[in-house]
Amino acid sequence: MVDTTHEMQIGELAQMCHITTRTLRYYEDIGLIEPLRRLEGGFRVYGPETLVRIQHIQELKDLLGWSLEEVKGVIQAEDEVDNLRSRYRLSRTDQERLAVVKQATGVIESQLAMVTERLRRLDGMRGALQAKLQRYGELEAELREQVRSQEGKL
Amino acid sequence: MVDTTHEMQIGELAQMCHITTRTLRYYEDIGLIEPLRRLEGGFRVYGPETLVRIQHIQELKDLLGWSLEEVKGVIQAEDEVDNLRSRYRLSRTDQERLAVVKQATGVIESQLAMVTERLRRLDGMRGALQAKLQRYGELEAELREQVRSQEGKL
DNA sequence: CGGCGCCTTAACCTTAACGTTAGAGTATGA
DNA sequence: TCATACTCTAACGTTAAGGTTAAGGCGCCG
Repeated sequence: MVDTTHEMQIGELAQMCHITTRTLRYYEDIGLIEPLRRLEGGFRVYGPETLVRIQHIQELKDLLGWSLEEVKGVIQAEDEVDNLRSRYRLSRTDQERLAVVKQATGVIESQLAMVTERLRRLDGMRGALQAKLQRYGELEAELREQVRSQEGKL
Repeated sequence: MVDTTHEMQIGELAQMCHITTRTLRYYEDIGLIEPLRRLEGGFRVYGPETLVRIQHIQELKDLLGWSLEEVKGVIQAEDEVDNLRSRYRLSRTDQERLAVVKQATGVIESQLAMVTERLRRLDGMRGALQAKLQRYGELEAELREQVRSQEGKL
């Protein structure tokens, strides 16, 4: 069982995500995350699931090169599906729930397509780099030979 | 044999790269590319190798998420090696050439490491997406069942 | 030689994603 | 209760990567 009781304030969360508190507040501003609740003094309190969420956000941002606005789109679709399982369950008909799942499936499918495409291109890049590395290796050997034969003349 | 004689002006090159002329001039400003030469009137003239170069730049930018400044670094290292083979050959000793190749090899190796790492993470992402897709599929089947049984009651 | 489309430089504008600073409040150990 | 470290909001600053506009040359067709 995961420790779901570890609550933290913004500074600790920032440390764990390797980002700044400013960034966390910014993400909140644009609707990407939200604290679990606030202390009386106004301090934000987060649960561990926010950490996971941030990591997810960073993956979409860094690995797929998406803007935070784009990230927001897919995250919201995923959120809606999660909500189907929990407290918002009762407020929808099965028809509506079905529509939500279909919609989210579409989002995930297109996401998967992009990931696959990227994998393909990155793999091509890897091939090119390896080939280049081989050529450089040969060139290096050649030059080494030149240097050696010149040293022989001294 | 590749057609190495097809020269073009900035507009045509922009079209082929699917970018704007502004971007091409900007890339020139920051030292990423350079026209083959200029017409008397000042018009830039490019060869087909610039097209390849631009595509390379875009790959580093899009696939690896690098800034143009970072891109410039690796491109310059690669350029230096290319120069070893051509007209700047005579201006260096073999020792110096060897150093250039080693340096470039390092650049390419670290590039390869990054690509590999990215491939690994992207593949993890693909796995997660596929798993999610499966869960959504099951959820959808479940909901479909619900809807069907409710329709039966009408 | 006139017009049309493409090219030139230069200067200012835009947007995302934060960084930085200021001024004030909060939580907590000594 | 006080010092210290953390947090709050609000506002202005920054940077990369171009977009946009202006004011003017170039090349070539008819």
